[in-house]
Amino acid sequence: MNSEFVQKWQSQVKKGTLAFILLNILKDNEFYGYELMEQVRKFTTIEIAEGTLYPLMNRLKKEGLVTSKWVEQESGIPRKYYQLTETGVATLLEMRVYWQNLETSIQKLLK
Amino acid sequence: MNSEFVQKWQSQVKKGTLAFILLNILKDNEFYGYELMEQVRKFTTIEIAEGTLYPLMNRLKKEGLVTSKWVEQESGIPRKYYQLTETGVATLLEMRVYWQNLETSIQKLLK
DNA sequence: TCAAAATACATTGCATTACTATGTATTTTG
DNA sequence: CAAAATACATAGTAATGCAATGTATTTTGA
Repeated sequence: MNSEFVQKWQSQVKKGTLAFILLNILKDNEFYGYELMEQVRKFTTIEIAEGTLYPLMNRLKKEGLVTSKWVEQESGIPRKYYQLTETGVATLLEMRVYWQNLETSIQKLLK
Repeated sequence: MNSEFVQKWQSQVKKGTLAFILLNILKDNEFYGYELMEQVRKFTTIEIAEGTLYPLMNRLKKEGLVTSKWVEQESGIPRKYYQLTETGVATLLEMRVYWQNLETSIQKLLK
């Protein structure tokens, strides 16, 4: 079970999927990085590494899909909160259409 | 519509997804390369390039998920037919489980 | 008490894979 | 008879997940 091929495949499936999942998570709430990893683990079967999340969030920021702000804590390390921009919301909607079309196709193939 | 970000994202989504789709297509029938591209275009919204398909099929073959055989034509260029191996079938079943779990998670996020 | 685990951020370099461009050759179509 | 379609293939580039590594603070459990 879970042969090397399947493991590598799962890693490839994450390319693209992770960005889509994160934008969906950020649609209704803002979250900080560590919290985003928890959300992904809570809502999906996906394992997300720190070395994946932080560069990804920086890309999304650079692309103008999210913004971020530092929030000081009364104790502990400051947190960087991310939120969707208007562009991010519009982009997410386009992505959803593509995803749903793809998914419909795949479900047909699974029968 | 279809901004540069979305286009690049769609390309990333294909990583992994394409292998999954092709294995599913080959589950019940054998097909040759060009025919596989037609099947993908017919059943999905995905555009697949020749430079994507042939290296991908070679990988799947190298991994032992498919075998291939040349079939001479009465006229025209010989065709290379691909079929799933037992390993390929077993691997596909593992992939389906992963995909369905992922998809269930994503559908929850879409609400 | 104090070491380990958890929280919280981040970067570097490697491995993998889709895609463009390019190449060869045959057959069909307008 | 030229263009498009059919049919295979490869080299090089771009993009991204991930392990490894680093810093720093707080909580937990033995």
